[in-house]
Amino acid sequence: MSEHKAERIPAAERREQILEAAARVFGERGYAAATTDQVAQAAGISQPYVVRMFGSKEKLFGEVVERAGLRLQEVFRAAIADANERGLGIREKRDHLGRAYIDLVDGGGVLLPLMQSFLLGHDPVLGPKVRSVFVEIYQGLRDEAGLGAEGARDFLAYGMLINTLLTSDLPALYDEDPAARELLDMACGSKVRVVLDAAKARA
Amino acid sequence: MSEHKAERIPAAERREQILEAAARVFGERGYAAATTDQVAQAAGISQPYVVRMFGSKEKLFGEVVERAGLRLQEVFRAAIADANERGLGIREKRDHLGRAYIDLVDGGGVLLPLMQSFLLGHDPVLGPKVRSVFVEIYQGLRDEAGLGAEGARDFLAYGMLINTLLTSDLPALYDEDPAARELLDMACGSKVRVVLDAAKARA
DNA sequence: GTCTATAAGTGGATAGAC
DNA sequence: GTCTATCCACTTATAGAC
Repeated sequence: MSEHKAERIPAAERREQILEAAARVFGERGYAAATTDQVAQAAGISQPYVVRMFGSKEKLFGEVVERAGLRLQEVFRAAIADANERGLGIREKRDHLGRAYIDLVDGGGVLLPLMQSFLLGHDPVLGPKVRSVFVEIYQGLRDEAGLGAEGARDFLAYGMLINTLLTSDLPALYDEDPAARELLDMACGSKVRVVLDAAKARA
Repeated sequence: MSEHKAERIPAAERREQILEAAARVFGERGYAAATTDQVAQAAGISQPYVVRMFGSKEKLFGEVVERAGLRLQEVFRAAIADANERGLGIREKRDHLGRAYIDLVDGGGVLLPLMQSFLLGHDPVLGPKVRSVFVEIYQGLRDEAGLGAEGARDFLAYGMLINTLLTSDLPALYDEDPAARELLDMACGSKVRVVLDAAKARA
């Protein structure tokens, strides 16, 4: 299974690979259930190397969350700029942001680890970071995106619904359960395909 | 710390105590991070007894989720009946359901374990149960509550937002962070107090 | 009905070689 | 820069006494 003797590459580059692998593994299994060995295998290196590179599993997850938060903001900013260029109204802009959001399910490296992190409020170390990321996202939507307080809240609500549909793997029922299909169709709009494909890719 | 020699009570009653303790422990730490020993201590008995009573940690969690799903439906039905008696319109009925929903944070035995379960879609054993509970809740809102497909979707979205606010423990920032406060106020409406008190009780 | 003792397994982290 | 070997703590589950 495991590839012995991974090729020798710069630490910075290896770091990126591990972060990417970790984002997927943590996103799928959650912080507690994921093991550093699963991350290592996904990255094609040994378990101790993962720990050595980041100091601890906890620190690795912290970085994953940090990155995911930044990436999300980045994508939002790009979508906002695009919407502004096209002179979209507030309504269209919001939908535009929504589609950009759903596109992020692809790869599973942003939305899923973020959602997993939102369940760690109780953690003494990760909790504070999680809350700060959450609040920053809210402020970004409210101020930078110009959705306003209620608009940001609404956007967040639909985002959380989508996240939950993903983490419960409801797409697995799409073909068998009409209610699941209906809910997915309504929650994802024209982007259902993206979600279904992402789920299929993971399975 | 641990109370040795718990008093001898009927199995059925003990079962309830364990389920209640488990709902809180699982709700706070999540399935993977929670230990059967933490459940045992919360219930005031020994760890092996917890396992013996339910066969395994996995089965215990399954029952917790099952119960939480049923309890939620029960509360919805009561709220629907009440709304119908009072002849409330669709808008008011939905808000009435929303308030009944938030009241469930009290005790932490329903919303939190349910939310935690929604992150386990990937689990081969618990995943299917989680999806079935999710879909049943959706159908209950759509048909029994009469919210219709889109109404149920919207209700679910705000529910998931509230769940996420709770699991990330955003209430901890209520007094220090204006943005967190604003978001909580908007998401919970007149029921913020309930949420803040529940968070304080847990801490 | 409930406990103590403990087996068996898992996983994060450290040491040190190459 | 990366691995192998390994330690140690923790956790679930079982056995059997009371």
